[in-house]
Amino acid sequence: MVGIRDVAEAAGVSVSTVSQVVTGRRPVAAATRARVEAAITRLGYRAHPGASQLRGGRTGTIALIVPTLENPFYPLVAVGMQDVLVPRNILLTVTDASGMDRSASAIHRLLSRRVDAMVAAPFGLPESSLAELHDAGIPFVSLGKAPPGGGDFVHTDDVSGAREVTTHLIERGRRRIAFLGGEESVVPTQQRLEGYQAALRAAGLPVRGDDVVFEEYTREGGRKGAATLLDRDDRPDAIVAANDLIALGVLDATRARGLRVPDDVAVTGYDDIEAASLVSPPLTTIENPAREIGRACARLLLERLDGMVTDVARTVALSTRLIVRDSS
Amino acid sequence: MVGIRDVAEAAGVSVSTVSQVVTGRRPVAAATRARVEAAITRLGYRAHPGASQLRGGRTGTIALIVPTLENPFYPLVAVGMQDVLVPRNILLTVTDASGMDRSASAIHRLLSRRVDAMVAAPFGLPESSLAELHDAGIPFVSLGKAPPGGGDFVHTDDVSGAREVTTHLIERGRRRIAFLGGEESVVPTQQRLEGYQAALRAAGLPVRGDDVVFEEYTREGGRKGAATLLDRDDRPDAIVAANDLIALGVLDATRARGLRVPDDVAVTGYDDIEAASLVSPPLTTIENPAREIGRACARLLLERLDGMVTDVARTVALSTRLIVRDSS
DNA sequence: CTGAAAGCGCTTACAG
DNA sequence: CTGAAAGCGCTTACAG
Repeated sequence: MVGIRDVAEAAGVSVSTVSQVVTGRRPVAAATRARVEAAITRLGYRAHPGASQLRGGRTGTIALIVPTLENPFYPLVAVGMQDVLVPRNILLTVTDASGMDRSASAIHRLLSRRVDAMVAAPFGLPESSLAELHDAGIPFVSLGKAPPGGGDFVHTDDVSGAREVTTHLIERGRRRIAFLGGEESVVPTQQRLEGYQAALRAAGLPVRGDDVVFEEYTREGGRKGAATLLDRDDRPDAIVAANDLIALGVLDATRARGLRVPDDVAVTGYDDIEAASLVSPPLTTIENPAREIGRACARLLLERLDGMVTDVARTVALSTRLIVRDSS
Repeated sequence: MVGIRDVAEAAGVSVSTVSQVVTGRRPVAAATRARVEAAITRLGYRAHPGASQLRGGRTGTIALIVPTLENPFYPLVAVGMQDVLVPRNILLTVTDASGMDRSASAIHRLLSRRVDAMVAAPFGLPESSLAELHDAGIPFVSLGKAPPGGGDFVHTDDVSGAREVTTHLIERGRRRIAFLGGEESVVPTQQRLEGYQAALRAAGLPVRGDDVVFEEYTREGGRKGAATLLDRDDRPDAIVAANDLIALGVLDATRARGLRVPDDVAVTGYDDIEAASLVSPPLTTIENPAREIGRACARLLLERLDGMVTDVARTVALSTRLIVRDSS
């Protein structure tokens, strides 16, 4: 293993000087720098991250915690973060919290590893984890939900997205529009519900409690919720699903019942995952810019790490886009 | 920041003893251990990973490099690795190599970070990177392709999978079966091609060079390849696509030409990504156990890190499964 | 612009 | 079974 001392010797300078060249934290004469750099290349020197960390403080690692990697939305968030982090030579570690007993333990684990900053979708996180996160004092960006104690926060405007897709259904002549959400406790669900209701009200349509059903954010949840909505005497003529996976489940249910989409019932999704355009009929949905979301998260974090921002909590709201396909 | 010294003081022991309790590398009297553990809990002590690393050697981080995270196969590999690594408190860092100029730089970057071990799909990797990897002397598992210099290797039996799906088409009465691959240079392509040819030969069918086309492993690649195959006078009555994304592109092409699937042409995929069951008609394909693959990779790595295995290169071949749907 | 020296928080021989 | 001390490979005041 070649260390900083070997480089210093080879270049005929002190270890301090080598360190300055490597970190760039102090000006070094051009000639000296050149000699040091030559030695580094020749010897194949790489700084030992543990040692730098011990003195310098940072690990150069940022963590992302997602509810699941099986929803293709989240890998894309990771890709967006990498877009920003790789040029800065910061490592990204992604944790699928569903694999852990709960994401609380993921946070604890990551904090023990001294990650420099963290992004997490804090759905269902216990207070104690949020507190632990806060005590750690590292930059944190919340994904999709305003952090309880305040703090940086990236989301898409779910209210407006859901309003847009619901309004689209109204314009197409639908009058009895149901809402099929994922977990009710989760903020995006609440916001999408709010947008849906706002659109109904704006059109002078009644907002009926029994037209709103909550299940899980999965295809199976969509099947179950659709069963509730479709097996009634007065079934709705449209279903606004709170994400694409749910909408896919709704399509399964319509197929099983011999209902035609959109003739008998229109169906819309949310996110625009790849499957949305593949299913039959292709799904009308709201594009949720996952990769952009990832980029925004990483940028917020870096600005804090660089000390360019302090105190003020910032919110980045990314806009969505209605994508009309054949299901509506 | 509470350090090992604070714990030692609080428990009335030496720092060595605290270290032994934390690492478990030396027996400690039960009573002493209890006092130390109490102090650790009370003070909220966490070992500093940089310091441990500096002395102990390992970073507790394992890297996975994938060609892309947009193919849902790869996030699942990551999830499988986490299944094994999380209980061992090892961090996984996932790199999407498409975001980097090339995966060569990803390897260099990760090696500089002193990851303990690495998994990579070495498609298109330059010799120099493989050499760098070898020089680093860390455990390495190759994904889907035998590493040129020999070494651990996890894959599914692509030859047998492709033979199985091709045989299935023959049994359904197809006689003129084309193969549409991704990049020709890549080993899975070659193996799937081999399986396809073996099935034809076994059935006494001719193996025709012009029935084999190579494009990219994307939906767009499938569209282009299908155009080549379908716009001929004597078009095939079935297309074996080398992965599901390609098959989805083939379906696009059939739709654009008004061809019925499977009546006019049967189409099969490979991998069984979620979209395969969603597209219309649902795709006959070969299930590729991504999560199991991830688990196998992590296990191989851990066995090396634990020193349970030395020298011998090991190969794990996971079996595939034919899934018959409506496209064939 | 550069160097000598202290020290970051641990682990690990070494000694008892 | 436990402790005192050296040292891992860096960075950073401090001094010149």
